[in-house]
Amino acid sequence: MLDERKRKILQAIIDDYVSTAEPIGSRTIARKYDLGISPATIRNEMADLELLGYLEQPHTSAGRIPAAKGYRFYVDSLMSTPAISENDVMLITNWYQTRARRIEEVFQETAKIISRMTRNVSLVLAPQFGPAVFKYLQFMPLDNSRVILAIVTDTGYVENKVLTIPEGLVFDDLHRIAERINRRLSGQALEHIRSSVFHDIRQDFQHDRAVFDTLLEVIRQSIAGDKQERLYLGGTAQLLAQPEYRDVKKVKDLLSMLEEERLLCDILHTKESDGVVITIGGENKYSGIQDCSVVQATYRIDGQVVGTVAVLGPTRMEYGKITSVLEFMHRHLGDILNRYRL
Amino acid sequence: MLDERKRKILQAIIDDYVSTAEPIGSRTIARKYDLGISPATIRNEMADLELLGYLEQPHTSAGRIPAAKGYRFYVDSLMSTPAISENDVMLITNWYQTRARRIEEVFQETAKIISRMTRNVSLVLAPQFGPAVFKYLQFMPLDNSRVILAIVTDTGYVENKVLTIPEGLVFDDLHRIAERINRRLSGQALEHIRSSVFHDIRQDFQHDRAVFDTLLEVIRQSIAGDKQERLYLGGTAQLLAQPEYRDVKKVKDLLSMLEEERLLCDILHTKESDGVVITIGGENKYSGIQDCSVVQATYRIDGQVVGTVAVLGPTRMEYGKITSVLEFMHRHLGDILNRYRL
DNA sequence: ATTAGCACTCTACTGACGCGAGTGCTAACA
DNA sequence: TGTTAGCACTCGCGTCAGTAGAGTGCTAAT
Repeated sequence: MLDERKRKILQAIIDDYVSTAEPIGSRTIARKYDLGISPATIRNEMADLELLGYLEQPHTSAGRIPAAKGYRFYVDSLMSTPAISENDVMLITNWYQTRARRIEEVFQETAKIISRMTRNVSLVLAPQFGPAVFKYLQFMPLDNSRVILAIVTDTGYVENKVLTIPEGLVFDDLHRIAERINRRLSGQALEHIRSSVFHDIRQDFQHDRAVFDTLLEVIRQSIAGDKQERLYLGGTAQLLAQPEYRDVKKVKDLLSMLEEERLLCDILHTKESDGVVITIGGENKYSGIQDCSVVQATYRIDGQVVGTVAVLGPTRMEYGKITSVLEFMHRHLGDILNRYRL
Repeated sequence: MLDERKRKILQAIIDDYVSTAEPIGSRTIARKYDLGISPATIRNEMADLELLGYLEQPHTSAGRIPAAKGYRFYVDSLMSTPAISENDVMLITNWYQTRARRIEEVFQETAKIISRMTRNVSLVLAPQFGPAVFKYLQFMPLDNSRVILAIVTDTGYVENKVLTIPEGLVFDDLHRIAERINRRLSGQALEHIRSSVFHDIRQDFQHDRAVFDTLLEVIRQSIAGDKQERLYLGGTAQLLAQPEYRDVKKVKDLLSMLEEERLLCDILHTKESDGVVITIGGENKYSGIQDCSVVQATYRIDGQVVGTVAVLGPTRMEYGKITSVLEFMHRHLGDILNRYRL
């Protein structure tokens, strides 16, 4: 464990480096931070800290910068995460009110807000409807040849699709078919509706097999479609402001990665837990972001964990501030979403 | 008007510059392109072309690069736009089939495909439902306290929202209310449904005013929401591969702009026309993209123009290829979307 | 244990220099 | 008169050496 003085020095280095992105030397610390010790002493301590793995040196005659282990210690033991200010809360509330009308806009706006407040790329994983329960499907007339198929789950989510009425059937036939399917499937969890169930029902449809099969395909697709959650990205341009991305190649690599929705979802999923989780540099499993850190938190609707909010950026980031912001979102996003009646 | 030889030289310069991004000199042209004239002659011609504004010189001892006027002449008179190859069509069809399940995914995939084929940023403006006609609204039961309100238009688009059943009403009451509203509004164009109409209907609801007002607000929002079209972006990372964006500051500016959905919509809207439209460099009104070109085309569903596909990139772009791709999308995107039954 | 002093190291910046690519001009040529 | 060869000139770019500055580690004094 580090003694008080080493902690103070480490904290000073990290705080300074986070804001300036420059390696920091003993003299600077002595000058800026009033620790009551001379640069020489600080040098000795810094040498120790480097030996212990908390700091590293870009080259011999440069100052020190925090190593991954240093950041880790910082977030675990040194960092303070004050709740965000009244003022910020007001701002946020205001943004939501003026910008977000539809549910997707709430997610999009959330991503924007987070990226704006943290000056980093933000990721918002919108609810996946995995645990949803099938309630019923219903046909709604559209015109002579077409109907709308709506699938309703207990969460109030409606998937809809326009279908052409098959040859030889009228609207009422579809209505009856729907009733039969509903009787069988109502109350089933979407994820449990599998081929076997369909197979059973299919027996009931000696004639109209073709219709049934079309329907079935649509339903299956709808279910599959819902499971695939949506990812909202915010503030990719913020990346460019960071000095670690002065090199265009790095930017390109990261940006390409950010376009891989699947991958990002995976990354966020591997670390689900209740509070704010911070993954620093090499702690990330995916090699493309080993010089990045991820701060993430889940949020709930009605007690159910439904999604994740996260911030992605270089390891040099304001962990305290970011944690505060995500802590807030973790607590309130559910309520905000509820107001939009998901 | 330019004589044959000048045209050939201009074409050679543009073709070469587009692929190499390097200023091109007289020697190189003489070597690479078999025009049967010596570098000295080419030099003279190039000097003329520069005087006429078709070319410019980054500095005295560099080769020439095309000026905006040069590109303009190129796209108007020199460029060939062969239809895209059988092979590409196959690839595209395949991509759609494997990747796109829901309608939004079709747009997203379209953006990706365009950016992949053109190696530039793509923009896809999804249908706005301005000209849609209100068909009916319908309540669907969800649980004891909540219902789903679905609003159906003649295009088969369904907007849905979960509502809490107001105190003192039961599902059947809502049903009756819906019927009354439908009788009045059915067949009206969404954009014509204005406060005045609502006002009329409101007379019918001596009691239940509160319910009616809530409903009304939801409907109004739904209508407003639909009008605001969605923009899909593809291949922002492609930008970074272009040598003109070797400078991070430029990337940042452009990327920030790409996050302004509104702005992009406006830019695309100002140049709507039936075929492929090309806007080069300074021809763009918005100052942020004056060193960029935009190639855009509208697409139709059932003969109605419903959206725009576009490519945005540095003025140095493969206008021919890009035009071919957008020409294809302009023709077929409507059909593809139709297959998904929008 | 702390600190002042000092030699040492390494980077970033600067200016000089030469190379190469390309031009414009002139004069010769068909 | 249009085309071409030759040539002097210009300019950007990469290389190289030299310098300034920041920071370190070590040693000796406090």
